[in-house]
Amino acid sequence: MTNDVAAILAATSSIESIAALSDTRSSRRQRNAPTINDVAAHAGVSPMTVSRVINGEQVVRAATRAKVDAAIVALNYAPSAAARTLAGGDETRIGLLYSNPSSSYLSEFLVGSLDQASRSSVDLVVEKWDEETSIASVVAHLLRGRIDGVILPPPLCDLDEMVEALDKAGIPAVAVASGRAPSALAAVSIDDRQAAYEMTRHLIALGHSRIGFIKGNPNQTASARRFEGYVAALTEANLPVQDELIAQGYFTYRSGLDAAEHILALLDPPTAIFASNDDMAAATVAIAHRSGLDVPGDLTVCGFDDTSLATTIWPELTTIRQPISAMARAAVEVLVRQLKGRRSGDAEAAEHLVLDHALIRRQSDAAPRIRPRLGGR
Amino acid sequence: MTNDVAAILAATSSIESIAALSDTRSSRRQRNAPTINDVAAHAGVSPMTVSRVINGEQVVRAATRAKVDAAIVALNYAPSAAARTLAGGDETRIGLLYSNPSSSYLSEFLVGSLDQASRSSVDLVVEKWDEETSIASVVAHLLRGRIDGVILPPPLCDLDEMVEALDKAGIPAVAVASGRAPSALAAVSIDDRQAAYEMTRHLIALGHSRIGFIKGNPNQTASARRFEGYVAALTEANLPVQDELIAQGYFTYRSGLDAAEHILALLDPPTAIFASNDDMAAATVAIAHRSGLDVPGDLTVCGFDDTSLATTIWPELTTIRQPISAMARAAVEVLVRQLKGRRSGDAEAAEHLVLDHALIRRQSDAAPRIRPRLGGR
DNA sequence: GGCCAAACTGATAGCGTTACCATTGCTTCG
DNA sequence: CGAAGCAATGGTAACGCTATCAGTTTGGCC
Repeated sequence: MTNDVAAILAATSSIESIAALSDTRSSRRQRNAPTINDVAAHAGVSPMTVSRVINGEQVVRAATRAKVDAAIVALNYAPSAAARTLAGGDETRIGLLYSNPSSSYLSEFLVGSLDQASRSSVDLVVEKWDEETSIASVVAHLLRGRIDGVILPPPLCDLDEMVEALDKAGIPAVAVASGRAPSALAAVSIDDRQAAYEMTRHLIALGHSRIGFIKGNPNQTASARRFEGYVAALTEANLPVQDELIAQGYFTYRSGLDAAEHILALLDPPTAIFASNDDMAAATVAIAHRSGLDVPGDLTVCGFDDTSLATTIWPELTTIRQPISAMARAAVEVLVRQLKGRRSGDAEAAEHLVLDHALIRRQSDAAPRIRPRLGGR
Repeated sequence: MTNDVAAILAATSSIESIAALSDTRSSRRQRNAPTINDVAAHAGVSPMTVSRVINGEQVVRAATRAKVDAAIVALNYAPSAAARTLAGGDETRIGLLYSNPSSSYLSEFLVGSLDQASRSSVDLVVEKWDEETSIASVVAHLLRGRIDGVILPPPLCDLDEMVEALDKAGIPAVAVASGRAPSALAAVSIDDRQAAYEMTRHLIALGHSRIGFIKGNPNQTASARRFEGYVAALTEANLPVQDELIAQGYFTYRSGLDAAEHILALLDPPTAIFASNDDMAAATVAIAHRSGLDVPGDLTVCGFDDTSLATTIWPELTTIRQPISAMARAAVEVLVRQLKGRRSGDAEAAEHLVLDHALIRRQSDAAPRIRPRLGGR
């Protein structure tokens, strides 16, 4: 009996008749995009086999696979994402909670995470958090939106209340580019301390001995790491860490303006200034120009992050490149992995990924013009 | 008979027993999030009624709605997006094709369109197009990805080959911020000509009569519209349009540097410069500072777009605000509307939305210091 | 009180896909 | 030479929701 049916199927497989018969389209069907059934009929196999081919399972015979592939091309078939997630049983939505980072950071981060999200076939919901909104209400909103986990780019990853609130609500999170010590929270970051150390060493190698530093916003833990790297390199080279050469900034251009003005007003100003991010480095360049100083002739200026601003201004900034897009991708992957593990019961320890940074030399650094190395104060 | 069943349901509605009975969870069910059936059982109504409540249909009696709402809250229920689109029958995916616009533009555009996409419950696929990729392959990729329509932010909206290729492939598109004349292509834009006209008038009203202009990249049609507005205001005020005061820029900071240098090197330089975008305006400010000119004391500088750069630099730029986020939202809406119309057979004319711009006064403009108005060359 | 329309609510049948077994046709081994 | 094993494929039943149409109330009116 079943045999007969199979025979009939086989006999009609190469003809269009089956497809014609199955054309009794339901009235519900609005777009008449081909379905997996259409492909199956066209290829003379079962829908299940088509599904296997689509998903790259290795059990399908090469000849069968070829038939199915041909049918897919012929019908211009593309699987329905909605049906897939529904049948697959694991509908995952992750949130991306941001709060006014620089727009260049955000756009690169968004592109990276969106891309990875579609690859991992999870929904990414992008949400902005304003200072005005209470943390509780944001968390409630996430819960209501069926969000399974969130990605926390800076500066939110350093906001303890947020991290705690999410933890309390049972929503797993991944901190991105946080400078805090590894904790229960999963994290993706670069080695800020090491990067700042390398940049400072680079400046020292260039011949600079009086190197100014503009600190980042203390509300981001990475700021402290960057400062540590600066101090470490100086100390290692037996150079003094001088308070007068260090100014507090807040990652904004404006704060960089003030900091740079302060440092350059010194009687014996430094020959190089290392700013904790590109915005403040750009501000330093602006102040230098206004003071009639040539960059890098009279003053070397270096930044951190390699945002688009670094290559927008002139001279282009020597800076530390953070792989923002890769970090975003990694954050999605880590979170998805964590959610999967959690669902299957085995709670692994939170992952801590550290990605590579790079020192990008452009036109804003040079050897100091005078006083090659005096060292003392 | 049916009556009895209804009675039984009513009797048990307030008890948990039904929920308990229905707890025979399928083995497939991985996450045990509540479903619409759980809510229905809890509220003592049919799933269909719950569906109606969720979708805000007005036919449900207030009392019933209240019961359902209570159940939703009690169970912390959230509908499954996948099931919804699958059952609803209209799975829509739209693409957002971008190609290196400024990052601040992109991030605002992304956030706006993502937000609207989730509101309209369509999938948004963000795709980057490099110069290296052939247009044909991008279109093929979109087709393969089951993309129903695309959004074209600048500068892609002005790339004729792209528009034609999409049209040939039958993929509807929406051009954003294009300056081209209304065509078959749907579009969302601002009135670039009018905005530039207003800014120029503003400068004239301030007392400026020699006003420089830095043109935008000719590959974007909006550039021409902005220049037209500048010319129109000048002409209207009986001021000459002087070629020496007009420089060609390409929307980049670098090109602005060259253009500004060129204009300010004039024997009789203008008292104000209107740049076609903020990047070039920022460059003009930088050149002015390097030349020892105070902005706005010695030179008024105005931009266009109101990107984050406008408020980053000092002095903050007087500029034209383009509602980027609103335009992105509108683009999604227009596209969705068009797709829906197309699906239901009635092809309406392509929509052309023109959103409002605004002149934002900040600190980079002032009345000219000397030669209040001489007019002549 | 009874009848009719209008307002509500429910039963049923999918939407397109995949998980889970059952089945088939072969090969291989005792 | 038949049983057992294996690889490839198919059947069936969900996944969670909504469209459609068929009830069932409800309220107004005579």
